Formats: sequence, structure tokens, C-alpha cells
Amino acid sequence: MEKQVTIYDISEKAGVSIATVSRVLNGNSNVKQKTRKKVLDIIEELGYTPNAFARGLGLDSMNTIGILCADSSDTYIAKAIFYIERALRENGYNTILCCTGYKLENKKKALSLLLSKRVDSIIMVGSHFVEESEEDNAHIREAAMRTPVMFLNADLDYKNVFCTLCDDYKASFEATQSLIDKGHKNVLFFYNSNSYGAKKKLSGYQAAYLQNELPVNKDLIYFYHGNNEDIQSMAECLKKLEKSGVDFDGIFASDDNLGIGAIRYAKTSGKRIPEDIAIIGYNNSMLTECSTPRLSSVDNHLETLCSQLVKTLMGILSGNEMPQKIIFSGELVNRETT
Amino acid sequence: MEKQVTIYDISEKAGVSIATVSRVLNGNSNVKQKTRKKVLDIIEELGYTPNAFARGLGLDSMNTIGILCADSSDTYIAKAIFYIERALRENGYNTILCCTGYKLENKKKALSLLLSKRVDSIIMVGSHFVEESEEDNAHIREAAMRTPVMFLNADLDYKNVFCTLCDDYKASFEATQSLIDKGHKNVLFFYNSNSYGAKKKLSGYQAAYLQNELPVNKDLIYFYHGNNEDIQSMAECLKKLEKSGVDFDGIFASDDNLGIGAIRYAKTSGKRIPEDIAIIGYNNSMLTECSTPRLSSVDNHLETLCSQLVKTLMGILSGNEMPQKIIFSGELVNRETT
DNA sequence: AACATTTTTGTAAGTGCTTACACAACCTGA
DNA sequence: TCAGGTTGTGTAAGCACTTACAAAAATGTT
Repeated sequence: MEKQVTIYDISEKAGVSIATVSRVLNGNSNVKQKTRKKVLDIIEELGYTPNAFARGLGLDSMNTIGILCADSSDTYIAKAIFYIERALRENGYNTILCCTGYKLENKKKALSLLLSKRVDSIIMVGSHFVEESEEDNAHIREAAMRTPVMFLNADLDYKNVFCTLCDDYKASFEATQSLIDKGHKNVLFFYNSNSYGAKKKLSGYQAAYLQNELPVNKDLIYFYHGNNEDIQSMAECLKKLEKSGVDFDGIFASDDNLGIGAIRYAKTSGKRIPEDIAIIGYNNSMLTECSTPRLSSVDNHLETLCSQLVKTLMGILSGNEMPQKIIFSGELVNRETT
Repeated sequence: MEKQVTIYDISEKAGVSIATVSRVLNGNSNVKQKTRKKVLDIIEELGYTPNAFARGLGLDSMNTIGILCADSSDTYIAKAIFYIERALRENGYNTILCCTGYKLENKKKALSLLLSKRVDSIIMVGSHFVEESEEDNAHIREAAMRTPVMFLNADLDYKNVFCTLCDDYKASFEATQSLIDKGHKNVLFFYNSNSYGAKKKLSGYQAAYLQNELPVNKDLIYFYHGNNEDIQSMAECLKKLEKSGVDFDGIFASDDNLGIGAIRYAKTSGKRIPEDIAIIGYNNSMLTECSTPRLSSVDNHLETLCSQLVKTLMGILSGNEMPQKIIFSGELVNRETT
């Protein structure tokens, strides 16, 4: 809109050099009180705002961190972003957010966008960003050569990549075990591709069965294809599964949304919860309190994870040696569905 | 980490000038195919990523839009951000996200941060950003002199400020009217400060009462102070209110979270829904499908609002004359609580 | 007052990129 | 073959800021 006010304008009006203005701007100590005041007054008067591009060019850093996520409208991810953003801001860092969706191509694009902005670090939220094949992770390895890469809830062993995560395997194992202990021997593992870490959760689930010398029934591993917010459709899928002859007395869902869907299914099928069918969700989100009966769920301490991640990052940026991997334990919170 | 690869490195290795490299980078047509290929190959080989600071300095724009929100972990805001971010990305724009919380001081800080980044526009999500007093909005007026300011779901008549919103007044009026029509003459207006536009919703509610020549009972306007995710606490507040002798046969909540709290209250108090007490939420979020009974709610067409906002913005940035205010209607979605 | 220090300020050279302008190379068609 | 295009490429001047280095000013010491 308007012509930009630059430090030249300030320097001229204040009768000092641009270097002095710059010093004032950067809180450099070597400026006389009187000069400083004069410059600050004129900055105020002219409504000057420093140009971050120019500044970034000189400093090759603008204290900004890039956050990559698949879908910021997912409750869990939204919460994570909130916690991370807050912690970063408290440390004087700003945030660039990019949502990538789930296509590899877009993830790569977003990554290189962030690199071009010369962010001080890139935070990837969720295991969505780790691909199956080594080759498909090459862009991450390369990015990590330029700037530290932080993973939340994912696990990747590359140089300069740091992971902060919850041990989903163990938490799933324990949750499943608790269902088995209560006599639910045919627990359905209900997941969709968006649930981050579904694979680890599945392994934990399977391990529990093996541990108890119970058979792992392939039919009981059920992949939900639909929309992650469409409760009705989840319930219908489960109904269909039941009708197809698959028998189950418990549902372990890979996130709370699916857990709510499971509750809907059980209720509309006239099953008693938890007697006929026990249900456990994952994330311990607010949804667990919204349903009737309230949903038992695995709490993976998101807030702790996020603040730890930022703490680690701050350490790295200050040049300290930091652990590559920090792992917390999850914890089953029993409510009315177990 | 590593020394940056610049266009000088590319130009040298390719045996062309930096201008040519720059042209290739910007998809300028006036480059011979052969030259272009050579340059691109070397860019690939050296793993070059353009420096956004330098680029921004030259162009004084980096196609980025700043988004300001109070709390990105709020479901509704998170969704809005998602829709906006997606639409912007489809138009070749990137996003800087800043969460400000609810303190004026922090809002101002975040705003000037975005200005310093020379964003092409600033989008403010939610009415949280409009203060009571003219004076406290001065920073917005000033910002708008530098760059277009877009409001989602808020209403401010400044030059270069554009608003896209749902007519919450009207929607609330209609929702309340529909409760009155069904015989609920003592509807509680249940709100908290975080619900954006609570004031407009309240006016709509009150207008409906006046319209029907019913008294507006001050006791029925109830402000919830607690945490916006603590369903139990909401229910307890309502219980307390009831015990204090306030009588109501309907609850109109300013967002779905509060609506869920209202359901919890009604159920634990042994009231029949909707016979004894009807409940309406606001936002028509996913939560409406999670509860039993499912929550009726006002849909304010968030996705439409967001895409319209971005459409308007793109028009502005292309230099077109655009309407300052675009208003959609909300719509009551009746489910099992009405 | 003369000198040594310390503090304050200015000059100018980056920082990596875009782009106006100039020039060279390559085509046309007469 | 040459004037008059086109097309392709290079030179150099920004863009708004930081900062090393040099110079000037202020202060202290004798």
C-alpha cells in the first residue's frame, strides 16, 4: 500500500547514521541514552516496522520455526500445534505453519518451501511424515543436513533428526492386556490410516495376544476407510462387520473419533457397554467426555511431549548436545466403556 | 549448518550469469531450452534452495499471508485455519500462523510481527480481535493502512478491512424463536467469553423474546467462567444455577462444547431431552454427533465463509475492487435435543 | 594540557536475489 | 547480403538491513 519507512528515513530525520539506528533496533549497548531516545521517538512517530526480509538476509535467520502437519483441523494435531506454538513463542520464536495433506508430493513441496524460508528448524507433527521406504524419506534426510528436524510422535534414525514420542507400542500392549484381563478375548483393532502410529499400536495389540497365548485373528484387525469425523459411517461399518459374521467383545480404536464411532455402533446394536463390549480409544481427547458412556482412552501426554520437544529444540539451537530420542509412556485412563 | 548454495554457485558451475539462473528459477520464458536444462540439472545436483529472504527483499512480497488467531487448538478455529490455509495454498500463498491468546498486548505484538514479515495480508480469525473501544482498535486501523486486513466472523468498519461473517444475530434469533415455538419459554442463554460473537448471539436471543412479547429474564443469561473443554464443570455450573432457584426449560449455548455440557447437566439431573429441556449448540461441529442424544446446533457454514474470505482476498491482491463486507446466514440443524 | 582509554558514531562492504537496460546472436524477407 | 526484427544473455543497480572496521568524541589520568 504505502511506501515503506526504512531505517534511512529514520536516520535522516534523527540526524544519525543508519548504523546507529540499526544498533538501537537491535538493542546494542553502545548507543548513548540520548541518541537512543531520539531514534526511538522518531521510529514511533514514523510508524516504522523493520523489514524482516532484509533483516533475515543479513542474519540468515529470523527466529522462525516451520511446522509441518498433515491436517491442522484434526483435533489432536491442532492441540499439538497449539502447545508447540505457545512454547516457541515463549522462547522468542515464530511459527510458519504448513498443512500438507497426506500426499508425499505435497509433503516434499512444503518441506522445501520451509527450507527456502531459512527456518531455524522444522517440526514435523505426526508419524504421517515417515514413509515406508528408505528412499521416500530421502527428502527428510537432506533437509536434516540443512536444519535440525524435530519429530513429534514419530521415529526416524537420521543424523540431525530428533524425535519426541510416546511409546505407542507399549501403551497399546497395556491397553489390550487390560481388556484381555477383564475377559475380552476377542478385541477388534479398529483403525484408519490417518491415526498416526497405527502400525505401532497394532503391534502392541498383537503382542498382547501373543503374550497371553491367544490367537491373533486377522478378521479382528479392521481398517476404516471413511471420513474421520463421520461417526455414523463408522458405526455402520462395524455393523456390517458384525453381520458378516465376525465376532468381537471389545474394540480398541486407534483414536478417540473411532472410539466414539464404536460406542455408537454398540448402542445402536443393543449391546451393553462394557459388559458385552468394552471400548478403548486413543489420545484421551475431549471427546472422551462427550459421549455416553464416557470413553476410556489412552493418554499419551501430548502437552508434555510438545513442551519437551521445544525444550530439546532450544537446546539444539543454543548449540548444546541433545538426545536424539525422548520417549514417554502412555497411560490407559479407564472410564465407563471398560 | 552447511554453507548456503547460492545462485552464484549455480551460475559459475553452469557457465552462465546469475541473471539467467534467476530467470530459470522464475520460469521466465526468455531462456533457451538447452541453457534452462543445464541450469536445472545443476540446481538439482547442488541441492539448491532459493533464499526467501533475498527474494522477498527484491520483490517485497513472498506470497505469504499471516493468520492471527486466539487459540488454534479450539476446534472451530482449528477448522477455520485449515480451510483458509488450504485455500491459500491452492492459490500459491503460504501461511504464517500466530496464536495470540486473549490478551490485547499479545495481539498487538503478533500483529506487528506479521507486519515486519511483510505479509501480503493479515487474516484475523474470530471476533476476539475486535475490542470494545475505538482506541483499542487503533493498531488494527494502522495495520490496515499497510496491508489488507481480513476478518473472519467479525465486523469492523475500517478502510482496507474486509469482513466475511455469518449473521449470528439472525441465526440466534431464529434458533431461539424455534425453541419458543416449541413451547420452551424459559430458555437459558449459556455462553462463555471465548465463544466468538457471543454478544451478537445474545442480542439475537433477546430480540426473539422481545418479538414474542415475552420478558427477558436476566437470570437466564448465564456466563460460564470455566475451562471450555471441561464438560463436567459446565454441568455442575448449571446444576448450581438450578439449585439457586432459576428455572429453565431450554438451553441455547454459544458453542457446541457448552451444548455438550448442557446435555450432561440435563441427563444427570434426570430431565428428559427435549421434552423437559431442549438444547441447541452453536457451530454444528463434530461434537454434535458424539453425544447422546445428538445435539441440535446452528451451522454457520464455516467452510463457505473461509473459502469466500480467501476468494475476496485474492481479488484484493489482484487489484480488484471488492466488497467490504460479506454476510452469510446461519441455519439451525435440528437433531435429537430439540 | 597532553596523552591514553573508553565510548559512541559513521563508512562501506556484504547478504542473495530480481530486473531494467544494453548488447550480442540469431533469424526473417527483400 | 543487409536492415529490422526476435530471442537469449550479461552487467549492474537496487532491495533494507547488519556489522567489521575506522574514526571521532568523550572521559579519565597524570
